[in-house]
Amino acid sequence: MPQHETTDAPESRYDFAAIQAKWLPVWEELQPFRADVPGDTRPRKYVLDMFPYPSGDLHMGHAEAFGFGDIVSRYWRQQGFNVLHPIGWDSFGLPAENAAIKRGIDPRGWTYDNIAQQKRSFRLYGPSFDWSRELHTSDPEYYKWNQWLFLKLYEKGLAYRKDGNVNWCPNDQTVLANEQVIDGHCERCGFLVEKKKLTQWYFRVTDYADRLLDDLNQLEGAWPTRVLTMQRNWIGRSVGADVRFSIEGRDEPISVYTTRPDTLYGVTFMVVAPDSDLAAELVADAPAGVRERFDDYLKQTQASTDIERLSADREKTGVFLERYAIHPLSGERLPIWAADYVLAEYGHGAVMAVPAHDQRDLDFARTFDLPVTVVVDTNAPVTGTIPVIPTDPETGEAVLPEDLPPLDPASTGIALAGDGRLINSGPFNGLSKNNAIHRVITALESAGIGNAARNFRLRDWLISRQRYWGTPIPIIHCPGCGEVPVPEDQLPVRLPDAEGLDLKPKGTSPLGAATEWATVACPKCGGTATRDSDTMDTFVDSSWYYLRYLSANDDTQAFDRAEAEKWAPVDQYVGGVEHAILHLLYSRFITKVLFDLDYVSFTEPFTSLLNQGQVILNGSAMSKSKGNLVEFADELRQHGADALRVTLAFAGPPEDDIDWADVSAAGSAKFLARAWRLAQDVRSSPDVRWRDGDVALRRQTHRLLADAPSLVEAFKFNVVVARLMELVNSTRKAIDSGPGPQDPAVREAVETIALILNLFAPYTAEDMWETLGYEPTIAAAQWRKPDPSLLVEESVTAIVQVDGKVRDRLEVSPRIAGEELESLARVSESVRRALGDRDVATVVVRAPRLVNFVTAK
RNA sequence: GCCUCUGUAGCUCAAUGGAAGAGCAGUUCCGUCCUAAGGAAACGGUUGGGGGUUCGAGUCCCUCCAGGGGCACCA
Repeated sequence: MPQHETTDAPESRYDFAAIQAKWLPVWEELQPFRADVPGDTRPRKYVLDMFPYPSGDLHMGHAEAFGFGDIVSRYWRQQGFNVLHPIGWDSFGLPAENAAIKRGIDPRGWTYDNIAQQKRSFRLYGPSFDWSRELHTSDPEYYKWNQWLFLKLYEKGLAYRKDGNVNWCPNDQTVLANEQVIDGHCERCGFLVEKKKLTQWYFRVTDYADRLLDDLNQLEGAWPTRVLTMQRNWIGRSVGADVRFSIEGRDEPISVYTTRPDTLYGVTFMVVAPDSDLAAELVADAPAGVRERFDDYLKQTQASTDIERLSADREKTGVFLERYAIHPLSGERLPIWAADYVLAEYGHGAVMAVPAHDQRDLDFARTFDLPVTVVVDTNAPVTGTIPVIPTDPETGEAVLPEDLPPLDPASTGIALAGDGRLINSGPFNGLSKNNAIHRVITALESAGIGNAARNFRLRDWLISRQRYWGTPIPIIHCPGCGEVPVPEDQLPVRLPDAEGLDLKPKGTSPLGAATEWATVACPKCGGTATRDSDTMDTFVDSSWYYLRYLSANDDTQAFDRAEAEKWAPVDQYVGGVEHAILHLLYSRFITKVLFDLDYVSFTEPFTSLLNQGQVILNGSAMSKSKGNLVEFADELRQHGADALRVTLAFAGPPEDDIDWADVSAAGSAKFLARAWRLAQDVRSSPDVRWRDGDVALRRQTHRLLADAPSLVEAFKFNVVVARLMELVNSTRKAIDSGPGPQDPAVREAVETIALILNLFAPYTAEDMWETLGYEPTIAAAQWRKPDPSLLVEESVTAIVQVDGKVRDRLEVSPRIAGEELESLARVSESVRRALGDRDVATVVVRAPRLVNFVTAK
């Protein structure tokens, strides 16, 4: 085998630091990632990474997420698209404020220092950002439009203030939205959340509940199923009916919501939430003993945290109120109880209890010895309207309902939630569950005592925060005129300087203490009035920032409609799954509002979503307190930006977590060095004719060209890197012990490697590109199309089986006809031997890959 | 408890129902004054277990086991 000499000079050592230092200034000069070049007629793509919160320097999580966004972004650019890939800073928020309090400084300074640091790291890491659109949500130029957005919602009646029991984080000293409470704890700091009665600002998300749910169908396949499920669960639509029950000694009936109106005849008691107004009213005239027991119980309920209340397998508790409701159809007297398993905020804060068919009601009935009436015979199951006879799983024989053991929830303790035929239900006897639901609703409606109804788990979005470092709410409270919106031409309402303000959390916003700032003339009557002192949830800022990038430097409007038409919605969004509900739900909501206000022409902000996993170490999340941090800056210094990016891309599917203990940045660096050396070893000029090259290597190159686009588009970055490694290995072989470094196929392979490698390792790729004789920048070079003639094999190996066992292999044309392949297989000596004297019963032919002779038994 | 996703070589992952593969790591050898880069070779599998459908199953169905994620008094 011929041995070829390759370059061995000192400059052939791969030095990532030198390569970074060489190309960074060139890219800054060329600015290849500006997306607003006039006259550009290429089709557009908008690739967006969730913008970072500037909490310090970048960390490995950033490296991973922005690495993935950059792969996609560079890919589309090399596929001929005009790609917008902006970057900005989610720079309002609590960490800055807490740091400021701790150190006695201004949150502004802390924030912008961090941004400067992260920016330096980012530039070195080399993502293909369009820096000309950089934004900071904490700039008045940004939050002015946040306030504008608030006013638009206010005008539409979608922003309102109300009294309510709100979630309160005692550590952060501010209220939280429902979405920001995870298992009863503050999403940010982990403190146990308390309930507090406060007047707060809300956005009316519930008005959009149906659309937020139904439009998820549009995203099927383009968003991770997991996220779609979480959103659906969170919105939590249920369908059923409202039923009105009259109450002895009360004029007004009470309404309850149920998803099982078919079980109406099974109601044996009623339950109201102890902390509801209804409970207080029902107990008002009760005997002193009852009132006392109720008051004790209410106190106990309010003292328990959501955590305790939410644990499903807790003993049922409650108090009989010595009041009675009347069953609307049977006229029976139903005792009314107060129990904390009924929530005041959901439905009407009261339920009709059907212990036979609802587990919670059954648990309660068994605890307090209340009657249980079965109204659905689940031994007679139905599908649709057709009765199904159950069969014995062993014998397959039909089992008649009367043969089955009697089902008695009162003794088994298991509620019968399934389908069946109605019994003990007067005119509805014999109906299936679904039929009965419709018939009962119709009956209720015609009797005027009920109607079809729906309910949502979703609550309105609480947006006020009692903290300083956020967007001031642009409302003025006037003793004469009430709530008065700040006129648009007076925006922004700027934050006062933090200097002189006591930022320490004390339950009310520090802005209220800035007397000079807060005292203002009422825009309506001119009298003395005060500004609203709360700031907005920072999730308001991030709900529409993707639109601001399109007009980042426009000081006349939040965003330009024409720009939005051009670029939005976002084609590819990349970010962590921790935002599966919060940010994505809010952003979807605001987008729909903007659609209704005719500011945009689409209803979903993010067409496709990629959720990257986390970077972990030895199986657990990295944290400062555990001391198991992998520092981005250290890794960058040690291995370089490209090796870091390749490592993260190669570690596995992007949505999986990456355990840093399982991967090897040094291995990635070795691979990059091998790729880079290939370019040094190429011994042909750029104008060489590829078709004269070695066919085997060319085939492999073109197979990769053919496969890589769909792999990238399916986010199988790790597979692309593995395929690149294979091609690098083959090319090395071709140089050292194959056709040699002057073969055109070698140049073609190395150029292909450089072009694809640019997605993962832009510095290395750029340097290879120069070595190969091209001008910068490789980022602007286009991917090549595979040559179809090189994708078709000249011959393929057909397998010949006898009864599924491989007996022979045939080299045949890929276009061979089935008949020909079969006759070739028939004459095979080893097939004859395997067949012996048995008869062939069937022949399975799948040309050109397989023939299978199946013998008769 | 309910829903859902995933189990393939030591690790990370491939494989339109048609021959179980790749990269990395590890092993051995070559190379080298030494070290490293580099090169060569072989090793590595009951595709989580069991059952079924099929001429043929990693792939489809059922079931069990293990792990991840989500939901969990929302009437």
